[in-house]
Amino acid sequence: MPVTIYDVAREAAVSMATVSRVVNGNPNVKPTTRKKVLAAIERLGYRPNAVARGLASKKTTTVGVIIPDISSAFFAELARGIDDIASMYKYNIILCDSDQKLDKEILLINTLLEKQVDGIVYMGREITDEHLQVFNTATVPIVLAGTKERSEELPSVNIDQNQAGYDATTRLIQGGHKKIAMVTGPFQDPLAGIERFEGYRNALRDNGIDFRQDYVISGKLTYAAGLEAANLFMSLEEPPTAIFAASDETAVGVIHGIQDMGKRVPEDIEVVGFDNIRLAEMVRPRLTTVVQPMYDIGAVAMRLLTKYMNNEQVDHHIVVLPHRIEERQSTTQLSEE
Amino acid sequence: MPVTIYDVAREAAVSMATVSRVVNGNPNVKPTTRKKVLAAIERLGYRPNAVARGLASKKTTTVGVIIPDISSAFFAELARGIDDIASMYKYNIILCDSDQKLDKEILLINTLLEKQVDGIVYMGREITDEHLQVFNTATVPIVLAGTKERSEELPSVNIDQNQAGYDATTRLIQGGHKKIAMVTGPFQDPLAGIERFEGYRNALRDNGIDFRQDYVISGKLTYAAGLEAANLFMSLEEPPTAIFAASDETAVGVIHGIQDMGKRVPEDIEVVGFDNIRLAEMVRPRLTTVVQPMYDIGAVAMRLLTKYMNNEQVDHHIVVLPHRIEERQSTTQLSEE
DNA sequence: TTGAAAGCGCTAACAC
DNA sequence: GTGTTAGCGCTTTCAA
Repeated sequence: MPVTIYDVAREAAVSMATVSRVVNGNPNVKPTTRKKVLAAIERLGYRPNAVARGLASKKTTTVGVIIPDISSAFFAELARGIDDIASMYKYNIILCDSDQKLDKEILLINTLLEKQVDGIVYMGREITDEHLQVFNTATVPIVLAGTKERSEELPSVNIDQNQAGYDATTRLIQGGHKKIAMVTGPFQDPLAGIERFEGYRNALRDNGIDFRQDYVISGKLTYAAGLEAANLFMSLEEPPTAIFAASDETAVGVIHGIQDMGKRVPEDIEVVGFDNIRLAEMVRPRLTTVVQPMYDIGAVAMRLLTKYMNNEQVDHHIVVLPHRIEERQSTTQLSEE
Repeated sequence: MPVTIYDVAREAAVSMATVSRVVNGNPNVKPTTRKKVLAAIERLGYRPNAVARGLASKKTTTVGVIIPDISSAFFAELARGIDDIASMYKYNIILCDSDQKLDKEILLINTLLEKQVDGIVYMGREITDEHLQVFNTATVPIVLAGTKERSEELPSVNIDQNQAGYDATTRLIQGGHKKIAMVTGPFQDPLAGIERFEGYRNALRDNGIDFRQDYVISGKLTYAAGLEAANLFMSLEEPPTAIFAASDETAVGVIHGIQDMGKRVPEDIEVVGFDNIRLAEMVRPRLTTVVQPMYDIGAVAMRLLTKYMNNEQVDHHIVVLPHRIEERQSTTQLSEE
């Protein structure tokens, strides 16, 4: 039923090979022939079959993307960066939500590999041995974006989470605070759960501030968790005067929790968030936060993948992008500068 | 290099056809044979090539999804619904950001068709004749999600945008307001720009309230636009006492704009938003808004598409999902009930 | 500059 | 139950 390359060949009175050359922009075609073929394509409404092409050429110009949750502001922004660069390099993306479930992740990787994607961008919590095992069966490159991998064998793009946690905490210490609490991710989460938390603890230690267990709450980094954390902290005998939340959504929850109790941010309590999703500007006071270049993490990861797919030289397979702190109104301005 | 079905056949001492049967769960295989084949597959680490299968079977178990912007909370939620149902039916998704650009949309549709997707879910502003033309060249089903199409020929899933705008406005009128302003989308946008606005105007008319041009601002529905709109409205000689914003993000901007001027929501001015993205609960006061079942729109669209792909009977190709108003604190409670 | 022909890895009759 | 075989629509040598 549909028009094939053979139909075009017949219509243009040339061979399939010539049609193929024209379609693929091969310069070794006489202009008149090219014109003839193009006309036939137009006349017949020919649309090349990419599946057949993929089988013959062993390239699909499609990459797989595994993402924990596309409806999260953070990952959606990463995805946007990935997609933009992919589109720039003429790749399409097979997007797979993994829900952070290990078995679903493994299944998805296998499915993507079966579909003969030319490469994979993986986003997730952590790379386990099981992941590594499946990745090893792949003959195509894989790049991690915003994902922890201890062995540092796989190419990856990230920020220095530990340092970022350290910096956020230090910022609060510079503001004169000694009673600094933190809302961190689940301790199973190597990035938002552990690394940022360790940065926090190191900053306290380096500034001679005792670590207090009751100043730390670990759990899902939701808005509700921030609300609740604020309540808990404020009901302490000696409530903190500053709170560092490991996600913006949680930080906004913290701010609202504080405000709901009649306290003020930053006058009574200062708050610092993490990520710099757009929400950070949609709260009063606007949120001071650690800027993670989300779009860039995605974009750079995809760019890196294109290099691998084209067998280009790659200098550093581990890319650490810079982070910084965006000063807004949930902290008071530092006086000394 | 990679293991093919032929290698497995040889290893298991059966024919390719038998291997194919085992892989595809065809029951016409003796259990002992099946075991033998499975063992060979395991031993060789065979992974079926979905591209070859697609070429032979003319099915790719992949659907294309065109989306204006995956980093928008609204569309990300739709995408999530689409992906969940797709995954449930064992389909993968090729996700394409269109940026609402007509030529990119057309290009993407063609690319998806070349890649032999089994169907397409399209999200966008409006279906033009040019869209229709390309869609007509497709031999696979296409379903629109949250997208306006006048002819009502194409299957689609949406809410009644006009009625929703009407309801939101009516809610404000019931609150005793006569001076009701609206921030609406660009007038080129048939959904957020025109339909909701017409609902607003009809509600005013039906309640004997004169329409005032200076109570309407049309433009991009961003947070900043809301901020700005609030400023404009408040600087009017006779400022409105209620504002209906055609998106939650804009509504939150309106709220903050009002608060920044020292006025209070809802005491001085009431605000109603649209969509019910998660942001609506992350603002003080929490936002009263028109609930669009975003996830469901995506999920139902995908479900509908599976029916078409399986040649199942479809009763209504135009699905209109219910909307409702979620009462929160940016409006005062209605007294009469 | 062009054409012929051999696959790419699999499915789906059809025959046994 | 199982095997044989002819494609699916294209790319890619290799010759001409």
